[in-house]
Amino acid sequence: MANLRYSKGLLISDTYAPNLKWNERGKIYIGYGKDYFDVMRYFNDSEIEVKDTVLDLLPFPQVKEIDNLRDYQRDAVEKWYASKRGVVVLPTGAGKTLIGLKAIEKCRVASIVVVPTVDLLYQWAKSVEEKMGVKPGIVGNGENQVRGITVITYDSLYTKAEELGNKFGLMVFDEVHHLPSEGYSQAAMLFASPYRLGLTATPEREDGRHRLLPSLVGPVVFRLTVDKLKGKYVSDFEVKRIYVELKEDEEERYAELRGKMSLYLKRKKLRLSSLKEFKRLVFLASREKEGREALLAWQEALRIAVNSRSKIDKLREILGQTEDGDKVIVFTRDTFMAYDISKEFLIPAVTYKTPKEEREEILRKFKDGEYKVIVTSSVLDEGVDVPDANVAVLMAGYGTRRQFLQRLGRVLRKKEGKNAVLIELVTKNTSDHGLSSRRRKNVPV
DNA sequence: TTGACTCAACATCCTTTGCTACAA
DNA sequence: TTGTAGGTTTCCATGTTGAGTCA
Repeated sequence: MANLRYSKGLLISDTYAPNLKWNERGKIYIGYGKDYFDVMRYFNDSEIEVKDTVLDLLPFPQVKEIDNLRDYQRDAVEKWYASKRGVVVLPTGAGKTLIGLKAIEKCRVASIVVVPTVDLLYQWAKSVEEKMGVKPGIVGNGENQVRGITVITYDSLYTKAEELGNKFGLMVFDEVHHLPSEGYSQAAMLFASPYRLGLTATPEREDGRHRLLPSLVGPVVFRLTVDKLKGKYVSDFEVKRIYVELKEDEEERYAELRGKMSLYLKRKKLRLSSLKEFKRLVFLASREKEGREALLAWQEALRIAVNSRSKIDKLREILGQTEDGDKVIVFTRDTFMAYDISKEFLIPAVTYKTPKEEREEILRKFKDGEYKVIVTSSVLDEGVDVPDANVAVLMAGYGTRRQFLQRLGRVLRKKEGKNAVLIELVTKNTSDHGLSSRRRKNVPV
């Protein structure tokens, strides 16, 4: 007979199982909470009788049944339910929340929903209340009520892991691509919850840590791309790319800065052919003056490329051609550009510096149609409830697929009559071109 | 309760077209 | 001649957020 128990994020066993390590001092086997599922499966498969006191679940409340799922949502839930572990990948606006709620309802076990922002904390809480008819617990943003269904932020998950780690049978990770980062993944490892569901539009990460997802949550069990939903469930859309050229003075400065950087790289025999080599440059920048200057030159050159004044001219043209009823969101890469555009065109800007109340007011007026155009840096990319728009103008951005798809998602909510359009402005013969092709790589649009 | 502030954590950061020494 | 490896780190800057602290 094996004895398996839980203490402060760890599994403790007197009998061997894979994933558990022998601890000489305590004369016991120890593992992470997350391995509970595999350890139990091993004991069951090996027909080892086990006294299991790991989970101490909170009672699950009486909930309303969730119906009105779209066919692909039902399909996603079924695929996940077969193993009760795994990641569902769906584009922004395709209704991931409903899939999470349906999973909770089907499992009928105490559940914890993990979200990256306070905005999402309350959005989820509202959905649970409306669709399931129960008030969920909320942990985060200064609140701390734990219930049979609880919504929590990733940051609070970390501090509460030892206390709550064996209270929930199911964990739902919203925007699960955040989970593999160093701190958050530690928190997830301390939880013993055997059932796990991850929701995201883009699981892949620039740092490659998405490789941890199968062990933290499970494999991708369902994936649907935007083009499959186009027209029926999300707006019909088109992506336009408009190329511009640097102004003469910008071109001169750009060449000067790139030259300065190249010279240094040549001297150091660096080629910047990979992220690793780029990190090497960052390292050198912390050690020697020339390195720092080279990196600063690279940064300034990039800023010139992505923020060329030609793009402002083009934006003027685009805004001049919009029709009645169009709603436009202009996306930039940095706050300078957002504020420059705001001043130039007299349109409201939303950045991380915008106070919460002011941000809410701008978004409300945009929703009501009082504002037709707003400009934003990257605050509205994720985790914020942004009113629908039908035109997105990408002045500049990162070279990541994720940001591109998130921004596209901002114009995809189905609206009658209006087709959506995403216009990307790209500066020719500069690193902006490279960023643009990188972010569109493997994007089915 | 709120507001202002600080701090820590997370994310991005690259693609060339070009080197150079050495082993097979 | 042709092909391939070559040296490998806690962080230049900026953007963004949640939590904690203190008045």
